[in-house]
Amino acid sequence: MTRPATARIALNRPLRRLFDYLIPDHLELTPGQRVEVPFGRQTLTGLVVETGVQPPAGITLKPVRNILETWPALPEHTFRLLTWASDYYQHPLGECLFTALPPALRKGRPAREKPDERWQTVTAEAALPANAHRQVALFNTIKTAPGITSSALAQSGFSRAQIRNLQQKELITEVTTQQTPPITPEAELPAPMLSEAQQQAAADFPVDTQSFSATLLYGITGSGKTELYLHYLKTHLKADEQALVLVPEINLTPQTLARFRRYFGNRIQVWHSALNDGERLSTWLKIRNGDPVILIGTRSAVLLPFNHLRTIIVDEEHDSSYKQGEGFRYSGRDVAVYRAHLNQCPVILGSATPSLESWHNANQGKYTLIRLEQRAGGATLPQLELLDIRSRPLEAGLSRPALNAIKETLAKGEQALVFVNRRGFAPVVMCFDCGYLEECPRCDTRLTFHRRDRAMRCHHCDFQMAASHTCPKCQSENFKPVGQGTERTEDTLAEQFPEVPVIRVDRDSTQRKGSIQAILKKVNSGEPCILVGTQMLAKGHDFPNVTLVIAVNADGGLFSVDFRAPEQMIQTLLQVSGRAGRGDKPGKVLIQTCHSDHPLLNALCHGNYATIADQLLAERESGQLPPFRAMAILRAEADTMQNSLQLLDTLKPMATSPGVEIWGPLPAVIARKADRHRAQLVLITDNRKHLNRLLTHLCQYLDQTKLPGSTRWMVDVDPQETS
DNA sequence: AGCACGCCGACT
DNA sequence: GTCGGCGTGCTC
Repeated sequence: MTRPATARIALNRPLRRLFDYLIPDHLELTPGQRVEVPFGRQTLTGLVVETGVQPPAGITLKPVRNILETWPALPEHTFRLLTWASDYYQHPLGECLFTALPPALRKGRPAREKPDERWQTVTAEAALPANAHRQVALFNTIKTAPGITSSALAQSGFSRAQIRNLQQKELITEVTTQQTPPITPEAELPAPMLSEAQQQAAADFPVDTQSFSATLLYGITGSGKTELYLHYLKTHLKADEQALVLVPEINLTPQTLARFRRYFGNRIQVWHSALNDGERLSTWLKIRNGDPVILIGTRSAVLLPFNHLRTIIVDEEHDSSYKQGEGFRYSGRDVAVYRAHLNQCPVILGSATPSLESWHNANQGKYTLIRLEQRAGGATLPQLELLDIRSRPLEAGLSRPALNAIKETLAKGEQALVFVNRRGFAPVVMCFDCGYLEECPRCDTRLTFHRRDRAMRCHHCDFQMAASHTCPKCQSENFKPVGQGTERTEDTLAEQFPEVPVIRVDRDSTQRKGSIQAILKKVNSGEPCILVGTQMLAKGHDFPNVTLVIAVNADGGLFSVDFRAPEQMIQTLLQVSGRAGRGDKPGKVLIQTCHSDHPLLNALCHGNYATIADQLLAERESGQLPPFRAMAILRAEADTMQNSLQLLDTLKPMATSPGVEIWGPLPAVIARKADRHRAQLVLITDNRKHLNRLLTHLCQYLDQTKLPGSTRWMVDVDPQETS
């Protein structure tokens, strides 16, 4: 057999095509391997897709410049996974493949860790100028911790220049011995003790880690799902095997991590957005190398090049952050299931409020359902009550009974949590004389008033401006904020309850690194306090002394145009309710609403999630909506709405085919965002294969069509946001 | 996505 | 006369 002379290469560019190159005699190429190729006038990192291809006629091929490794950066399984995802989500293969590489390797840097220098002092005392405070501090730090790494020093606020300086003065030298400690399969703790209910659940988990199985763990809030994960990994994962635990970004807290580390020591590695390039490369290499890592990571961790992956766990599987909202719009949860299938290993999806997709799969028998409907440690589920606020006087959105309940809770020395679905002070500012509403100049949205810095902000683009005291249109001073935001609720509560701290938790108050940790620490001290916050508070935190939860306004999801809104509303309300009564004290949840007779809210108070999920699924079925049929959205945006609609209008006849229902084209609910006019075409069908072929065809057409000006289009398969 | 080429406006 | 604005087209 002759060696292949050509190779098809994927590049990290938004191009739905691959490029062919000649393979020089001295190089050997294999799929998944990193190479350097000439591309126009530049040199790019590429990934080999195939060798021995027949190049298109009439093109003179350039030779591959070099190989970056002899081994494939993406092993076969990972490569196949990404190829599948590229096709399924209709995203260019090159960009999909490159998301599985750490930034350093995308840029063509060597797949080697830059060794972290370790330092020690040479002399006992340093003769440094009296004013060189930082240098003296650095010297003393190294002296007390010989072998400390440059990155550790950088974290303590010392610069590279300062280290270099001491080295040049020959006061410190590099330690040449030992590298980073190797991963040892030794664990600190044996499998955790389980309650009787947990033991029963554990008994139903898949025993065979060498074949595919999908399990949905429906475990109510506080039932101890994490313990079950730990127990499962402890009893089933072998010392040389890899596992992946996917979590929503917000759940990857030092507490969670510490808990896993107690059981698995340094087998635990993390993967999330806050890692720097060096940390990413280091973890990536361990995984690629087949080290027996248990990786706790967010969405993109599911794409990493595992070699011995034997278990995947997706915690809070209903969480919408698993779906990437831009670019390569994959669902981390769904890719995880496919990966388990490819890999022939178990996948466990866990949630107190499973997605209707997973619930449906369980009903269909595709997933094994495990129910865990008892709280751990004898805690009981909180009692939910609707509080009709029609024609009740409100103080910043809070009714008298709600305020009384807070008062009682604080009097008992316990904590209250107030859930407001909007950050900022007030969602709109309105003139009570002429009716003028302050709007974003670049979006079809209202500006939100942030009182802290007296700023008007758009929550859909980066626009902000100074707030005005008077109406810009009629100069009236009757220009006032309307509605509830976290800031306003915080202010009102601080006035009403001056004796306890009021702690606000939202994107604005947690921007600073570590601030959420400080907040959690304060709350976990157990002192009476009031927590005010958005969705952020609903996710996975354990507040043992919170016994009262108030949802300021539950009605947002009841009458939305988005068919997923009721599901999301119920999930959020249940998740936030779950924060109450986690310790030995029972919890209570008050849900303020203007629709106390609404069947969904009543089901929420009187039933459990399982019955609500069944009801919601019945509605989806009668509407023939996902998960009963597959959905994809073609979105267009342009500098005019006409251009957007026109593009979709030309696509509609091409998409029209038997068994495909089409909605639109219609302007998006927020038709203009950052001065771009957006519209969409929704495709729904019960034939996923057909839909996929249709989309491939449409993308192909769009690719070779010249569009006016700045018109852009994108495809969203299994969209999460449909309005 | 880059990057170059190209054709029109305000500067030394 | 030239620097530079960003529209358009191409990359094996």
